[in-house]
Amino acid sequence: MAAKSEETRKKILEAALRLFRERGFAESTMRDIAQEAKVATGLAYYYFPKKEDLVMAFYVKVNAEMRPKVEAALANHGKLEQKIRALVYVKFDYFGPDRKFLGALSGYSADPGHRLSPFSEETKEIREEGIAQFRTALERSELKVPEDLVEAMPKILWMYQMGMVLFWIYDRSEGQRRTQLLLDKSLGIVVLLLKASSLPLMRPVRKLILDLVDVIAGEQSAVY
Amino acid sequence: MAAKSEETRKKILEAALRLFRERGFAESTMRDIAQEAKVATGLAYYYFPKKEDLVMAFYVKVNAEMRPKVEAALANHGKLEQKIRALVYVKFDYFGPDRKFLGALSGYSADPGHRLSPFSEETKEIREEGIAQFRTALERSELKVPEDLVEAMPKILWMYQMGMVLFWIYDRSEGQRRTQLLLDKSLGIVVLLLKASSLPLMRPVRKLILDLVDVIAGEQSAVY
DNA sequence: CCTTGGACTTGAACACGTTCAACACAAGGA
DNA sequence: TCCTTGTGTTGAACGTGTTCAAGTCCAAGG
Repeated sequence: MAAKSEETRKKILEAALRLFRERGFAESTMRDIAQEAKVATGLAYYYFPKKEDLVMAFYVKVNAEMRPKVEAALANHGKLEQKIRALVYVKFDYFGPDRKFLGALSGYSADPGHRLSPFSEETKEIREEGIAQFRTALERSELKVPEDLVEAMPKILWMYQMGMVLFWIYDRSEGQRRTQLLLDKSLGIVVLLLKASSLPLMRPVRKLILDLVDVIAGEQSAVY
Repeated sequence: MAAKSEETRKKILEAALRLFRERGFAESTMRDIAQEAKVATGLAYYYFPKKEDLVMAFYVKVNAEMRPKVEAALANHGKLEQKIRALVYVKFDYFGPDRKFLGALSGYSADPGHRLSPFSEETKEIREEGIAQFRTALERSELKVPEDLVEAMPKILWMYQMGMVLFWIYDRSEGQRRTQLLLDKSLGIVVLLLKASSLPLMRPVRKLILDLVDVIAGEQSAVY
């Protein structure tokens, strides 16, 4: 019966996350994890072919658990700035207990070829969902987004969020006060820039930025 | 005699770089490296306590070898834009043959806690040298840098360079054409922004940016 | 010439991610 | 009831980074 199998999988994942939190990623052996879950080492590999897959499962799990709070954040009646801030805070809240162990992983973050990278193929679904959150935030905001930016702007905001999260992960200041500071100082500018971008005068600038985004995103854009 | 020891060290490092280039970093075993250098495995560890240390040695080596070309780039009589471009090209030229194997490493690049990260304590010396290159470029340029930006601006340019290099490492387009494109499109803007920044009107903006740089750099700045 | 101390060198051993051949077991068909 | 099939499960074994106890070598002092 499939239920039994699901049970086992869950048992292993939970054991893994428990150990990751307690000791960190590198410090938790697959043997430890299997033992903690009271199964043989090989079984852990049956369900999670790579140690990394446990992390992927963690991403997916947290992403799902976050969803209601994200909804709430988007229902926020404040201005765009409020919504963005709320979105970022949801991430901080949910990743909070795991900040330390995330730090151990985030080496991968820059490498789009690595499965665990937020830019990888494997994390695409989660990434798209994250981008969609900002699309919604924009739609529900007072901001009138110019046609040519409709697609790029959510991506840009998502990148901004990733930057904040990355900074937060490495922020060793007490209570991550420095991240607070950075968010406070930067968010205003970001929103200001977004607003300014819709001025007719900014059209050439927009074009330029879109070109850059295209090149970076790697799609075969018009520039080719 | 110290010379003999130096000889051995060099032999091992060269074997390592040879294999790294041929097969990649992960694919080159410490045992392979030792064998290629015709020494025992343990000896490789005597000179390079971690496999990563071989990479550090590579950084240092290339950095030293690049120095004359950097001088030449800075002697360039063109405008600031030319100098910056020349500096970036020196890096591309020297890292060119190793682009692939650098890709295998650059997972570490985002993690300032990792020794191989360009932001780590261990790479500080190389980093400072890199920043100094841009300081010189600015000094020798037509640009009049406002007093309050004198310190930050070279850092900002260095970051820009790191961004380009990172992009280049992952750029799978033929001949890294996309990096070309990105450089062409972005460099103009960067220089334009630098110039604009010295307008008196920009003072508040400068203050803001400097605050941000401070927070990011993590020095206990006035904002605390 | 012998001894000694320290730099240099060796290869076996260890831990950990990962693989795999073998076994257990439940469910369905004969 | 026994066999078959496929999903679960086991633990030993392999490769790789790394450590380490045990040498080897050589220059300097006796």
